[in-house]
Amino acid sequence: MTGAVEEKRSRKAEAALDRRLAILRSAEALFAERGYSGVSVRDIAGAAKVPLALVGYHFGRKEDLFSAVFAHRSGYVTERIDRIAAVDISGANPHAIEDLVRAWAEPVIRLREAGADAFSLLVARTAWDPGPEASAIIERVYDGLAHSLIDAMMQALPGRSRETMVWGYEYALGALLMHVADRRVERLSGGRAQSGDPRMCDFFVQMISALFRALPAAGDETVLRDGEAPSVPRA
Amino acid sequence: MTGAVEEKRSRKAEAALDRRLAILRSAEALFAERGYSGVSVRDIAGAAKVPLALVGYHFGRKEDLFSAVFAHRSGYVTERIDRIAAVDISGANPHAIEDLVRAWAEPVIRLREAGADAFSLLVARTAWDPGPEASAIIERVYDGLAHSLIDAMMQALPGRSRETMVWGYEYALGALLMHVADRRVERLSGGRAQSGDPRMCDFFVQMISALFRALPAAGDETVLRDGEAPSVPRA
DNA sequence: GATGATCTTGTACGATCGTCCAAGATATCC
DNA sequence: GGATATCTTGGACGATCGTACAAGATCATC
Repeated sequence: MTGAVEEKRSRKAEAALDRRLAILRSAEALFAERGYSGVSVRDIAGAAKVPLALVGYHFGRKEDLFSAVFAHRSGYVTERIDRIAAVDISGANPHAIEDLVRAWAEPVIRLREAGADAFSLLVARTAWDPGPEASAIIERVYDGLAHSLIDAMMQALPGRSRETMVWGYEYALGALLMHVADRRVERLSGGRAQSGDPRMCDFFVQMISALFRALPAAGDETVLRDGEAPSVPRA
Repeated sequence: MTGAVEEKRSRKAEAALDRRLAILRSAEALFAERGYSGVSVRDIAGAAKVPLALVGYHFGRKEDLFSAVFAHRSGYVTERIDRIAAVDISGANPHAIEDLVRAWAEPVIRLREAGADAFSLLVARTAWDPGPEASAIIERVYDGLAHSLIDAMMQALPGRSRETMVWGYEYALGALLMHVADRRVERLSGGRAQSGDPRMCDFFVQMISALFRALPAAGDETVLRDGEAPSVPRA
C-alpha cells in the first residue's frame, strides 16, 4: 500500500524535521537571551535535547545556524516592508505618520503576543551585537527595511533633509529596540509597567510619531542645514 | 637629596602607573569596539604592549578590569546627576524639559569631542550587552542616574504616571545610545550624516524634548490608563 | 534480504580562553 | 651591601570552544 509506505516515509522525515525545528527554536531562544557569542553550539544542542553533532549535520557552521534562524522568520521583515508600501502617503492622509510608524513597528511588537517573543528579542540583540556575524545579518536583512521607511517618511514629511530623516529613524529604532528588548522597565517602574501590554503598541506609535513630526524642515532654526539641499523622493 | 630620591621613586611608580593606564585605555577601546565577551585579556595586553600576566597583576580578574574602566570614568556619571539636579524645574522655567534632556545627554555626547569617544561607545555597548558582567555594571552605576532624570522629569511634566515616564525614559535612552554608538547613520545617509557633528547635541535635545512633551497626561485619550481601551486614530 | 540514502551519535582534534604561579628584575630602605 | 617591597615576565594549567570524522542506526527501494 502506497499510503502506508508514504506514511512511514513521512514519519521518518517528519521526525527528522521535528528535531531540526527543535534546534532552530532552541537556537532562537538562546541567541535572544545571551547573544551570538554568549551561546555555544553545545548549549543549543542541550536545550533541544539532541546530540551535539546533529546540529552540525543539519545546519553546518554556527554562523549558518544563526542565519537560518533569521531566514526562518523572514516573513516578518517582508510583512513590514509590504505594510509600509501599502500606507497612503499622499497629502490626503492626515494619519500618514502614525500609519507608517505602525506598519513599521507593529509586526515586531506583536511578535510577543504571537508566541514568538524570543525572535523580537533576538532582533534587538542582533542589532546591538558588535560581532561581525550579527552585523552581517543586519546589513543584509534590515538595511532595505530602513530605506523603505525612510523614503516613505520623507514623502509624508516633505522638506526634511535625508540626514535629518536618517537621524529620526535611528532614534525611532533605538526606541523600538528598547521597547521590545529591555527588561529594565519593570525594575525602574517598581513592577508596574509591563512590556507585554498590548496597548503599548498604540502608545509607541503615538510617541514615535511625535518624534518624527518634530523633525525640523529645511528653513527651521534647528540644525542640519549645511550645504545639502533636502533630497528628492525616489521614483 | 630627598628630591632626587623622590624623583627616582616617582619615576618607578610613574612608569608602573603609565602601564596601568595603558592597559585601562586599551581595555576601554577594545571593550567598546567588540563588547565584553568579544575581547580577550590577551587582546588587551597586546594592544597595551604589556605581557599578559601584568594585566592580572594590576587588575585581577577580567570582570574587575571591566569595572575598573567604568570606575575610571565615574566622573561623567556624577556630572550628569549633578547637572540634572541643578536644573530649575519650577513652573517658572519654560525650557525645563530641554534643560533636563541636555543635562542628561550632553556629557555623553560631548565625550566624543573630549577625546574619550571610546567610553561613550562602551556605555552603549554595555547597556545592550546581555552578559551578566555588563548587566551588573548597568544596574550598579546607571539605575541611579535613570531615577534622577525620571523623578525630575515627573516634576517638570506633572500629571504623567510613573510608568508612562519610565517608557519615555526608555525611548530616550534608546535614542541616545543610537546617537552615540550606531555607525549605520553614515551608511544609510550615503555618508552625509556624521555622528561627530557638535551641532547634533542640540538636534538631539530638540527631538527628545518633543518626545517627552508628547507623553500623555492622565486624562488624555491616549493609553496607559488601567482598564480603558485606548482611542487611537486609525486609517 | 541486499543496497543505498538519510539520519544519528560518540568521540576527538586543535585553538583559545581566564587564571594562576614561581622566578626574575628593579628601586627603596636600613 | 643586604633586606624588602614592588613590579615584571614566561610559561603552564584545566576548561571550553567550533568543527570534523567514522561508525552505527533507520528506512525506502530493488
